[in-house]
Amino acid sequence: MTDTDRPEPPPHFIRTRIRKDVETEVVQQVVTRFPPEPNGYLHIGHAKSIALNFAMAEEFGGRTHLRFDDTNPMKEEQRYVDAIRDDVGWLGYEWARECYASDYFEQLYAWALHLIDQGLAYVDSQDADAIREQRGTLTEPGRESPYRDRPPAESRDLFERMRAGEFPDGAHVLRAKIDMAAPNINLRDPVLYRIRHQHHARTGDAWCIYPSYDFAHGQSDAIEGITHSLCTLEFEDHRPLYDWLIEHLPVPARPRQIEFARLNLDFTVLSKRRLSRLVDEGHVDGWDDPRMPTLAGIRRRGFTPASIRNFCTEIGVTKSESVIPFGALERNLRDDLNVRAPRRLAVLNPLKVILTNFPDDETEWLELPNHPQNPDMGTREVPLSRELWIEAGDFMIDAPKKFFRLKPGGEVRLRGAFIVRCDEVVKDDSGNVVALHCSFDPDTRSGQPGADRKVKGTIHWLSAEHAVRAEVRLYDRLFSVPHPAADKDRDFVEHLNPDSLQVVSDARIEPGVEAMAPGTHMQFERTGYFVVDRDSTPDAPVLNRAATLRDTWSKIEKQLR
RNA sequence: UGGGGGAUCGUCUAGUGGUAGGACUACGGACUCUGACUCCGUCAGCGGGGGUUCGAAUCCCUCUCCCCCAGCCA
Repeated sequence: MTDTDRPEPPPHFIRTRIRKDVETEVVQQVVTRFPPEPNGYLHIGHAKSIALNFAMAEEFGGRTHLRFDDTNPMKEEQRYVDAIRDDVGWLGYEWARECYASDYFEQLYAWALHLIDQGLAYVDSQDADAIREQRGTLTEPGRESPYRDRPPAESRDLFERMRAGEFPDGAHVLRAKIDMAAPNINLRDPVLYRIRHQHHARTGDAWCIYPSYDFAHGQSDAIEGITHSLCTLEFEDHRPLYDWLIEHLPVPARPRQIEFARLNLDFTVLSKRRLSRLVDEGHVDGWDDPRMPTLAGIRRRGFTPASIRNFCTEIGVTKSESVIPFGALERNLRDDLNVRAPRRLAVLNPLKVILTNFPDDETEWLELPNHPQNPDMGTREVPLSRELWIEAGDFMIDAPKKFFRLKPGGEVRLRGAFIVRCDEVVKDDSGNVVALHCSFDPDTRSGQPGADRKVKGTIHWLSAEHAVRAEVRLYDRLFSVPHPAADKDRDFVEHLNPDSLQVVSDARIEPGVEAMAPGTHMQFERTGYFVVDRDSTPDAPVLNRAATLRDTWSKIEKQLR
């Protein structure tokens, strides 16, 4: 945890509930779990759940398990297990135990037998279509299966033979015997086990029957001694089934499921299905494309673990569905990086400036602070020479009154250096500005007595001779509408923002930046927060823009129009 | 029209019978060698209608709107 973590989290209903359970000694030690299915990459929505589970255990002196809900070998892969482990660790959390639902297959099987023997479960030998057809609808009750009253001994025999591999996929299924007329569809004899002759990443070919989510999840919680099983709202309907199984099985503990609203972010999508499509159809560059809301993506984009943890605390935990502005995530990044990112100079769209009164062959080394508010972060030497690059946008020929940057005849301070005056504008044949002739005032060197002369504007710059060419990738929101998935008339990919990635191939960066390791964060002054991409090499540096700085000028500029 | 949830400033979120509070955004200002940061200030809300009560966001009735559920996915 870092010093930018906020100390006092606001109260929410889950914290209140757990506190009560602790105070009334319903539980002695709080145990939570984060239970991903290893069938895809984690996204920012998972971060909310991760943060909640770990925070609750930590606050009450308990522990958290990382449990892979690997009950469906058709979808799950080891590489996702590895990626999930990386992501949770990257966020800064340490799980007390790493668990797998598949570790409990033998116990789960024994409990299934127990239900059968009690007359609480039966083997149904119909196919999926028949079962679906009998389930009823939202308004009509279901009909009982013809196999519902099969004697327990017969079900047991069949179930044992299912395990032994005597039947093909789909031939039989184990169902709980609850109530086909229940208004809650989850209680209409839900499927507990299905046959899948499928290799499992962990159990190999040991099993050809696999428990369903409903049968595996609560019992896994009980086995691990999970006290509070926190999940999202769509499982609220499953709680009666969760409780039914716990009550009818000789489980060693009594976990309780509590549901909260999942995270929604605007201008993106957060469902595995849609994220997969973006990857599979090539709309993005992979699961860790910096535009993706996956943890791998936003990490590559340059987001920090602390900023995400703070974000998760800030948004709170409730049962009401909400949509959080993407900007809230960015603000948390800025808050974090503002404090700890060293400052550097970079020019994205270079315009040549010639300091006419600066010696032709000289280099002056200026000492610039790495952080304006934090001297502990030290200083660095930055070269200045006769020819410079400045940001093209920092010069205007016909500048409005409120434009504080360079204009013909005007003065501006070069950050950390001198005040310069624009004496002459050099244009090409078509009238484009190609260079500026400026003169500098040697008395105004930063840190010297004459430096307190005030000018309105300060701009960043780079020595043309020393600046390093770099590729800079500017990222913007992935979609151009706030709720791309909400449009019922159009496919969400039609709302993709065509300008979500802008590659600047000939940007210039301050010498030294090219040598920084991938993953290093910095602020390019007046431009934004950047991170060295994993594609970067000292010979071909690549920087990703994680977030811009707040830009008051652009607002003023808009108002002027 | 079966069941399960949810509705408080633009956004997120406190408040469970006693002056609706905070954060973010927006806006205004101060500061500034980053139009950043920081600081100060301002605007802004209980889905509708009834009822109970001295007093209702909170309790009761009713209406409306939104989300989830008919996988051998999780």
